[in-house]
Amino acid sequence: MSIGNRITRGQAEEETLRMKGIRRLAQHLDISIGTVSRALNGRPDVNEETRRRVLAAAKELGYVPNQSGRSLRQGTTNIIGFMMQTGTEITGQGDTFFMSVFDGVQAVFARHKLDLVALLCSSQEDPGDYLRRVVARGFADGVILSATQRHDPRVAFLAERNIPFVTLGRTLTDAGQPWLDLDFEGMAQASIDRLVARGHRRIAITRPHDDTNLGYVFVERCRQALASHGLTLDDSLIFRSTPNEAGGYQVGRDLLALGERPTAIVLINETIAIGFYRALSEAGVKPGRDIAVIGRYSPHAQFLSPALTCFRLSLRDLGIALAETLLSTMPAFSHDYPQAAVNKLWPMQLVEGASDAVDIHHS
Amino acid sequence: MSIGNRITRGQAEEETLRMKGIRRLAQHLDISIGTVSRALNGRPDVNEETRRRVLAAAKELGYVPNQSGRSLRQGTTNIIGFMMQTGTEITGQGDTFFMSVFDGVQAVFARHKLDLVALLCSSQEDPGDYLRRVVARGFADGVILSATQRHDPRVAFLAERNIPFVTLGRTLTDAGQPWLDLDFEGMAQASIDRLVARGHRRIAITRPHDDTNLGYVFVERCRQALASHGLTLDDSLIFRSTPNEAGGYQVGRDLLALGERPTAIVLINETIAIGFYRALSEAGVKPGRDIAVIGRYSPHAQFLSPALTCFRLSLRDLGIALAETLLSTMPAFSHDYPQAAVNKLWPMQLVEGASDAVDIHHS
DNA sequence: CATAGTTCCGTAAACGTTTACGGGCGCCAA
DNA sequence: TTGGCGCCCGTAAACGTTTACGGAACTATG
Repeated sequence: MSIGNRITRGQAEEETLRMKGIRRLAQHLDISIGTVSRALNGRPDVNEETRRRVLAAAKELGYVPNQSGRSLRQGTTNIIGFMMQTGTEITGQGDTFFMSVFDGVQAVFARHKLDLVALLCSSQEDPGDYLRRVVARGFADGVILSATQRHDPRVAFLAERNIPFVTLGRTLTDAGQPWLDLDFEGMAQASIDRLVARGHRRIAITRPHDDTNLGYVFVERCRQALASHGLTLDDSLIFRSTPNEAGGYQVGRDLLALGERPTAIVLINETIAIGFYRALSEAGVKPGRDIAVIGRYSPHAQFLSPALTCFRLSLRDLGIALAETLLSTMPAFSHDYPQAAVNKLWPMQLVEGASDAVDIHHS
Repeated sequence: MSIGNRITRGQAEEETLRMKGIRRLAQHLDISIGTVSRALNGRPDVNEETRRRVLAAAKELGYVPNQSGRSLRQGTTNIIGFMMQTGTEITGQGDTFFMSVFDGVQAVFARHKLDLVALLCSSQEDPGDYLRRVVARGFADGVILSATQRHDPRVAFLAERNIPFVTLGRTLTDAGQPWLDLDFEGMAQASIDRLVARGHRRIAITRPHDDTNLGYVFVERCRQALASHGLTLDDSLIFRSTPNEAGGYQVGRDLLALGERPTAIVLINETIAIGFYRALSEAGVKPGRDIAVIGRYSPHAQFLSPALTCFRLSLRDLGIALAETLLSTMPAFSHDYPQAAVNKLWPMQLVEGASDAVDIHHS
């Protein structure tokens, strides 16, 4: 309200139109930009009446603070990136997988006024270049890395630059960062135990076509589990599969072409069951009757015929855990998540279908 | 190289460590920050030898320009947002859908050094709030809006603020922005023509459960197409369906419960076929024999039994077109895309399966 | 009345870039 | 020599915020 700040009414109004951003607002209200900023940011040292006026004017003029200015000053963007790769050959994971995870992540971030964006790195492009371009420039305050590979240079990249991050999936190149991972060990063990208990002795498994760590983990644990039952894993019964319908179809064809067929199979990828079913069906082979099939849950698992026996997990809860884990490593938020798990194998629950009903004992 | 700029070697080195960003680089090279900036940005008015040294030092010191500083100065972020909503109830579409579109969008943006991020708005949240928080703050230079609703406040929001954007899907509230849309009219017409030609007279269709425009368009065109053959669309044969497997299953159940069953159905959503098939299968009704089914392509369409006759489109090309359309409205890029289509119905191609093989004439 | 404390606000300096402007220097022609 | 021109480079002012600092006005206390 200082007189010195005021010009004539007409001049002030005209001047107001020239200005942008917080200055415009300040000019309009005839107070300083410092006060405007404090009012908007909820600082205590501002008169409540003033704050009310500022908020009203902000709404009236449609003012929103400029993100660049704010980040530049604060050194913080309030944005968290969830990095994933585009190109269908990679994300056959299927539909709703990431959407559901996002939902959980977002629920947590919203509480802290953080915004989530998905960073889309083309499969054509070097992820290192991408990270350098986008993340290293201070674009995001933290990163969630999905679809990690066994040898994943992104981990070292982020670790070197002290950018807070968490990975969904362990790697061989872990740099002490927190990670969560689906419990494929548990799935392997439970699947093998279940099938062996039903009399199966010749069991096939699938693994991803690429270098994802889960493939190694899964195969190895299956091997161990079989060994604990006095069985060995026949290498010819390990099928590599792209994570999509076509991959599953190919697995089915390859399996049928074997001289001595397995009596059971465990499918590691989500979306391959439908292609696998199709290959069997063309040959008149029926899951649950002629061969036992165990897979991973996806929204259509229960709509297959017969319904797929599969391992399911709460993707939304996984997203929540990812978010909390990341925040627990960020100084500004860590006090809210003192006990967040730093490393955790995410359990999956068996959903009984009819696809593994075949019982060798009675046949 | 000015002497005035140089301190002693020891002091300079020590000082260098205190600085950050471009100043650090300049100090290290003993040149001014202006020259460093020019060298990095490929300006012509810098000695080639100097540029070489700068680039080498930048790599050596791992310098990357700060995005906030740059955006603040330039008023540009080099980021384009693709807005979508999370929550599985919305995106039954699946992310293979969006992934493929992203791939195309990205291919175009990469040529212009633009980065694409997916803006994820929770279905819990008001999209207007979200846009205000993220986009209006100058976060992105442009926006692609997906999954538009019939009444979509986001359109007006972006239009008012003069933020360049393009929508995937028309709305009733279009503000003159460019849009692309799948040609559901064409699909409706072709489907009805095809089915009628095969003798079907009682044809069911599905529509989305929500307010998406395509539902209205599709239903209306189906009605017209039927009328042109002297048939009427029975309202009891219009099924609302959520865009997921469960929705398709429900449609199947509802259809089977009808007194007088239709002899054909056209499914508008991608993912509902599998649930629909399941419902029929449980009742011993077989697509392609007992009822003709036409749907939308999705990666598993050909792996259903029988393979789904469906309408397919190139999602990657759609992404490319979206990107080019958006860029054509942005002054900085428009000269590269003078002839990009501003409004376009994106055609779909029929993929023949066996699911609509039933021919009423012969039965 | 003097002093101390509280409440609120204005001032100005950052944050890390880009870029308009001007100037030093070397070269060439008149 | 003088002037003009071209090549490089340094200087400094922006861009829109936030926030440390200090001070004015007021209240309470002695």
